[in-house]
Amino acid sequence: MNCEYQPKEQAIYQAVLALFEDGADINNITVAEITGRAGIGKGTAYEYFSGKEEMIAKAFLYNGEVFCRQLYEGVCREKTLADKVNYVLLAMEDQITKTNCVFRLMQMLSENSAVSNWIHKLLKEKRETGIVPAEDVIRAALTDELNERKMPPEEMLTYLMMSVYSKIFCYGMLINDDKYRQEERRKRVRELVNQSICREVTELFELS
Amino acid sequence: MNCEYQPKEQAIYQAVLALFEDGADINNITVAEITGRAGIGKGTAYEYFSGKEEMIAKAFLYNGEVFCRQLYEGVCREKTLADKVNYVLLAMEDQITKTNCVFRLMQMLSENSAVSNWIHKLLKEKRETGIVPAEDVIRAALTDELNERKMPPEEMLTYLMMSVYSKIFCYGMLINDDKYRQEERRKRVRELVNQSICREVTELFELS
Amino acid sequence: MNCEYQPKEQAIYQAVLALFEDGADINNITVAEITGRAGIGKGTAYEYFSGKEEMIAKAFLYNGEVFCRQLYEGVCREKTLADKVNYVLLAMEDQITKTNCVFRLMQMLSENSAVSNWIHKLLKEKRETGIVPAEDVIRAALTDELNERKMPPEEMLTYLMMSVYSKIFCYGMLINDDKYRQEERRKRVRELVNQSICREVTELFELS
Amino acid sequence: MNCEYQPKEQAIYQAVLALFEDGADINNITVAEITGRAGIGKGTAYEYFSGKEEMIAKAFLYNGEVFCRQLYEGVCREKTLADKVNYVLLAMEDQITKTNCVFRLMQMLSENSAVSNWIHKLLKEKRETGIVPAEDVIRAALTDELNERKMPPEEMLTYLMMSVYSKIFCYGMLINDDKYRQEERRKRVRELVNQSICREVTELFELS
DNA sequence: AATGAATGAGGATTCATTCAT
DNA sequence: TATGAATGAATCCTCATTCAT
Repeated sequence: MNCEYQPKEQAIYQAVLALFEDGADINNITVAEITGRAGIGKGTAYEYFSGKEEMIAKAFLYNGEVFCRQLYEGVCREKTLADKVNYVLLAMEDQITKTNCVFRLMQMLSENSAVSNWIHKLLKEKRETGIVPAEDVIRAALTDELNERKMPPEEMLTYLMMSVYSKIFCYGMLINDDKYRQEERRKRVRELVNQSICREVTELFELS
Repeated sequence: MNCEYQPKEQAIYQAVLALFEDGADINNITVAEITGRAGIGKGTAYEYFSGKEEMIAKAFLYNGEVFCRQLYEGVCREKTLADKVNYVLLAMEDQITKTNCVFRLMQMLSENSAVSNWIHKLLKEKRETGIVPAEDVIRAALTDELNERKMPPEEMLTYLMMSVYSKIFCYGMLINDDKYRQEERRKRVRELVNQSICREVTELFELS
Repeated sequence: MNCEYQPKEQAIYQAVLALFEDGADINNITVAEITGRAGIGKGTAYEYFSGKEEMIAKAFLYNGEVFCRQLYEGVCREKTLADKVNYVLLAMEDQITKTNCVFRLMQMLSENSAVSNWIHKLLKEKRETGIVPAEDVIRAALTDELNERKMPPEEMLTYLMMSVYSKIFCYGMLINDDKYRQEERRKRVRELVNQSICREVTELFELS
Repeated sequence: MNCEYQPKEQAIYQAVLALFEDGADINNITVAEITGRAGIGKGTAYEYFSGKEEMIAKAFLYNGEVFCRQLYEGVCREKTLADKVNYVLLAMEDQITKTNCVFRLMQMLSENSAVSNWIHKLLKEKRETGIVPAEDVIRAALTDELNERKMPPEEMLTYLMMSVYSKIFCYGMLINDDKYRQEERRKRVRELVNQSICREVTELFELS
């Protein structure tokens, strides 16, 4: 599923992500910075990518994939919905406080830049290939509910996903807020968000 | 509160926003495009702003202010919490389908670019001056609840705001989805989001 | 007819031609060299031209026009066909020993490069505007013959022009040959070429 | 005289010529294109040539040699001067309409580029080795005249060659002209050029 | 001998900013 | 005050050449 990344390709990804983590502005990263950080020649990058935008887009998607795979495994390991959600929230917290790349990727989905055009294009291709990690995670989180087969109508599911996504997003914003720097408060919020998500999910499936 | 915008200054704002509405990538807008659209000379822009970043940042904040004032007035006009929330959601929908500028502004708050640095700097200044339009709207929406004076703890209020914000944000994303192009479906979702917000608000204030 | 060249535009033309005269390889001239020689900023060149190729193409066409105008005036001044032809040959000799730009322009007409594409495009435009300096010269040289109205068929005229052109071209190549460095020999060849051209012309018009 | 071309070396030559025939701009051909077309590795080319320029220069000289040998044989086969000249013109026509390489080679002789420097260098070497194919052809065409031993002065011969060359060149330009696309007209011009050349040759030798 | 991955020098082009008018 | 011509720093990308395999 993953080992098909060539070394230099992966070096580029890691360089882009490292630069981002160091606070670089994605829209002003230079190819020289990327290749310098990756420890390869500038020309080499162009053996693997058609341009700077592709490098950045793929780097963030790469990160997204790795993250989703981690989430997927974690979610599968946990038993209850609450534990699954908790695992996701904790992983998100980790991501956000450390790199924030996933957050930025989600943001780019609604931007209109060369990089985000690449992201959309690549996602479309992936979707056609059948690989959609983010949705896999959600499906894995809802196995129990989905197995009972009282399926709610499709647009309700879309709404649910958006809603859950927004709660996680909200959680992400909160832990970025100064008021929630302490683990104590974070925990309380995490529980609130968790309950809120679980309730929404169960209600939806009970109703239908 | 507002009329202190000079004509050329405002022309710049409108030009930036118009370019954005036309699908321009904010990070690649050029000063030439802005001033050309504003119908003024390139040098003139530098009489009012210290650089491109400031123009863009202020343009989006200007738009945010105008939008918030509109929201504020609408929210004050409505009677019940549900109607107030509904007004906000409808205004958001309008914004998003037409210009999306407010959405982009919110995004920029969590970016790390020259423009967003300006935004943070300007917001900080405004906060110090005591003008925080977005919070005014929320306060106006919650007049009844807040008047009852059973104030919940401060970090809960932060949580509430984030939660409400994320729901509105979620609603914004949803109506960008093709599946929700029809007014019929939109209405259903709007009601769902509305209920969800109202319930969260009332619960919080009842509990406390 | 001519004064419509802007100063910086003309500076570029002269810089390109000067570089060529200094022995630069047209296909490897850099924009930095051109603008450096022209004494203007690199960016300024792009205010007047869309790219390097356009600069070079227009520079050579500019030179061609200036040269043709000179030829035209000289040819009009002279009385007999032989004197007219002699004037052209002397002017060519001057051009070739000094700058060789006209020669290079003719060569580029049968190349297939970005510059020559520009030249063809520009020539086509000029032809549509009715300005064809080179043909004006030939027409001026043949006034007497053409006035007698015993017009030969059109493709014969084309042939004549090509033939005359090739003789002049041939003369141009000859005087590039070391053997013809001395004015003595040059004169002899010039007379030969002149006779050859005059004979061809008169024969064609007598025959028809 | 010739069979000493190694397979890979010849593959390079043919690749360069093929690219040129396909309309490539010689000054922008890349080594990758050449070796790709030749079906060999990029590094391999550098086992046989010191650089790109040498590849191109030698490719065109190779083509020139092949063409001259063909001309030489044809000219030797024909009996009269007119037939010899006609053979040359027909061969030229073939070359020009098909590949135009010979034309380009002649052009490069008066250019000032890295490739043409190589050509000059190589031609000088060949001349020292005594191999001058183009002049062999002319000598073969003029066997009868030269045998009569009424040799004109040397610079007259130079002039004659240039003149003949210019006529052939003129013919080449003509058949590139749209007006001369039809074989009918081409034939007429070919005859004209042929007569013109023969007359010039015989006159020169008679005079002397 | 043959290869092609890796390189980085080099060059075209863009565009924010200045400043003389 | 308003301008926009002029600038050149900054950056992407290409491609000839090398060299380890």
